Amino acid sequence: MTEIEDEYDPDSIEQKWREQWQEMGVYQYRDDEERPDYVIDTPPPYPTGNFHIGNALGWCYMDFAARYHRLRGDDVLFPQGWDCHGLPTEVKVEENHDIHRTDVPREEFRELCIEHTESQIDAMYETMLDLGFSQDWTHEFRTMDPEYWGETQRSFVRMADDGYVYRDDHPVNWCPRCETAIADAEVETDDRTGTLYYLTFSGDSEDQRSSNSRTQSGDSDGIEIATTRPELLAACVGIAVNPDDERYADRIGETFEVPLFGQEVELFADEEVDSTFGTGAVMVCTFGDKQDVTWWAEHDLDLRPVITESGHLTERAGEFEGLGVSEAKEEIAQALAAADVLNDRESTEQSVGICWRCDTPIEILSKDQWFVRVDQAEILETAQEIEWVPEHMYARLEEWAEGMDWDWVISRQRVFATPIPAWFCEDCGHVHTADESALPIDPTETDPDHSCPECGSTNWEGETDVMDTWMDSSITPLYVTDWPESSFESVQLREQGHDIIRTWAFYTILRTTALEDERPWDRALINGMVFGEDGNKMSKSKGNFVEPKEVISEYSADAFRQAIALGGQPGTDIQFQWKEVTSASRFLTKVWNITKFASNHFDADTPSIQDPAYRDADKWILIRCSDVADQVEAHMDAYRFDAALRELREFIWHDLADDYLELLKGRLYEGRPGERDAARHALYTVLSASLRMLSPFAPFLTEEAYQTLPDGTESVHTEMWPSLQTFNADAAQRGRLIVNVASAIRGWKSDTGMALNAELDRIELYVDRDEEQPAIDTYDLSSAVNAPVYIESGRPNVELVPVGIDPDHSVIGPQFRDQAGAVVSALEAADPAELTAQIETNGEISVDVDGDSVALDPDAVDILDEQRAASGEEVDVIELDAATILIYS
RNA sequence: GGGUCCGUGGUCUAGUGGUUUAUGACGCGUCCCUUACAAGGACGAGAUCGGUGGUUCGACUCCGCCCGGACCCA
Repeated sequence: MTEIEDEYDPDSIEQKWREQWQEMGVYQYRDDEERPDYVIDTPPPYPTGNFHIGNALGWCYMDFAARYHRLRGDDVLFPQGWDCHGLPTEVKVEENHDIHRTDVPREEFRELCIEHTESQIDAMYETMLDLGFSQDWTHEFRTMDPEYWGETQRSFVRMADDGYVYRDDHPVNWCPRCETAIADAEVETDDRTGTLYYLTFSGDSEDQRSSNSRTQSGDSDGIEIATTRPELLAACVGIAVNPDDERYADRIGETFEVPLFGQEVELFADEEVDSTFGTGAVMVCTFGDKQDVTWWAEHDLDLRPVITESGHLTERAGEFEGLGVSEAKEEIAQALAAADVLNDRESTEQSVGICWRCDTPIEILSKDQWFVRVDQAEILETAQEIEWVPEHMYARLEEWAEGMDWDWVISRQRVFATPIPAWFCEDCGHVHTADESALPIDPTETDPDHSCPECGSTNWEGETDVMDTWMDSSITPLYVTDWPESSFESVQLREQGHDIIRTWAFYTILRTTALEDERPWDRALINGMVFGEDGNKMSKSKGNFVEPKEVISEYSADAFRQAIALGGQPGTDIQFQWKEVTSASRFLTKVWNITKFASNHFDADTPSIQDPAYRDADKWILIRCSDVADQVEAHMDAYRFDAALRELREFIWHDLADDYLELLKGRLYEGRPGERDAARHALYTVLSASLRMLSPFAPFLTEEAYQTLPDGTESVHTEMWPSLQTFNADAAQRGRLIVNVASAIRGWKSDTGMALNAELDRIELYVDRDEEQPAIDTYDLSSAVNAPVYIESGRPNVELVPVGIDPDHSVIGPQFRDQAGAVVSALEAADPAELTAQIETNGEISVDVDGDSVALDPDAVDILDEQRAASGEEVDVIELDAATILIYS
């Protein structure tokens, strides 16, 4: 129990606890056999040095879940990793040191990358602590550390042994700028306007059919094709048309000569050809796009690669050798025009595959690469075992998986990544993958400790290709659970954005299925994106960019976290709103003031008060708090953080502060010791419970507040979820009545311009209650409204004039079905006074509907009364559901 | 072109197993310094729940179509 500050100062308090929690180790995973595990497969972010608001959304969700599960008594492992490998770091290092990666030895270059990565991690780590995230930093991992990439290699070796990993010469997506293969998932499409060139391939003279050949652009025997990529003419190996295209029906099998380059190509039919595009005849190259690869394989065409790894034309392009793709496009077009075979050019909308890292248009090259076999059925079967939150996110994964037509190419021609643990025998060509016992190993530095099993040679050449970084990050659930020492069981939660379902989620499911035949996680919680206040993607140029740090320094991390939680339900995109931060900040102040008020009335013995003589108001707030705990628990279990926090705010602000505290003041300030004690104990119980329930959302404020309570433990974050004593329902109803009456009188005073503590002569409460039940407790009420309160039974001494009715559709609708409308009309047309009289004399209502007399139960209608004071009385009347209040002032 | 999600007061958001005075926040207006809090309290104005058909006794909620937006894919 500490002295409480007058004002809540988030800057100093958040800083203080940030450090203290680390020293106390409150977030450490205990590896306790007695408690259920709650393990989070935390995303290892790429160390960009900037932990942005989009990251923060996902981490807030994880932190809410982690903190909630600690309160529930789970042994929570919330680790943090870093996905270090990758091209951007290589590029940054090259820039910073003004070198090219080939200027220095591989090992030295790797060291520079590691050094750079570490500084980036530090910056992001600081923001994570600022935001109050509760990772267990003793479980931090970095994919660039040998103990991690050694496991990546182990997974590779095991998958190679099981036939999942193989090496093949197969067309792959290739980024000519990064000069590496990339996977389908790393290719994005960009819609742009390109040029469509119409050009004529001349016919082969031997195949001339002079009489019936149609005229195509002045060349009687040629064929006109349309292409956006004339630079690939040298790679042309065929021409395709749709089999139903009558223009070409009789020409299938004819051969043509490719202009400028002279190779002969044959016209074939394939249903995939869109006959409405261009001339309906399309040239097939090795390779212009994925469709070309399909045709090339299906129609057994030649391979004429013409693009180099750096995106230049090869010697096959003759005089155009060495030109870059875009230069070649223009120069070849000019040459075609000069040769009089370029008939036309027009602009066209096209979708271009681009590298997701650098936006460079990709090429498709055929190279020896390492692949991971993609078994769609197996992956989807596993994915279906996972609970997707929200559910529809599964559809994204399914659609992606079903659309995959190539295996996953995992080799990259880069440096800063996990080495592929393989060697080639220089004498016989045997490919050897490492033994597990040798891992981690860099094959460019170390050879196998044995000779070639095929030929006995010791001339090994280490593989210089490295792995796709998704090979690293797709084993995170395995790594954080100490695979392979511990047998793998699915972890409890994966949290990630929907933008990386096709990558991180997909690959992780693939890998744990392949390696352990197990789903990686029980549940996948998918977050949306964060937009700026104007509803657009945040971008510095649009001026709608907000950084977590900015919000923290202007308000607080606790306010930021709440704004994120309330931005929308998990899975939807969140629009960042400063006003949510403002209102969250006010709520923090409110909670602080409640705590400040309460702690003035607590002493060291408050928590241990025995058998407190609770009054109805106490029982009401305790029951209410217990209900709230149940509801918040249900929301948290369903990962509805928005609903959980809303529920808590309503309760703390309105029930606890506005209603309960106001009712309590009389007893706290002027009550006798026993009366005071009950009030203090109930208040203590409810406040303590509230702070604990709120702690996942506002960890700093709740910690500071919790420390001011008597009997506090080391931290609110090591406490348990509240479990409160309950009382019978009637006590709750009596309490609620008091609350409602007090609130109504407060409103009435305000309406009549009175001070809220104005004294009143007398309050009479007419309550319809069973004589057997305990009487209404007016003690707190009386002091709260500052008037003597009398409970009366029977009819108040006022005239009740029926003025209207309120038909209950939920009763009338199902009962009368298609007559319901007529019944309601009849009721509304009737005189309310007459209906009241019927109820009093007959116990039922009878109305005339289409000439028939219809009987209704009194439940079907509410009679609305208006009170009119008996003449001469100075009285105001307030009608509540459960009571009528007469105010004498 | 395919898939998914979404369209609720000025703004953002909740909601319904079908019948509600449709939630809350911010903003706006009026009143109030009442011994935790004016960074507060009381109250009020402001929404025909994107449009249109249908199913139904009844649709903001279910179904169809249309319009608009977002994301993923081709």
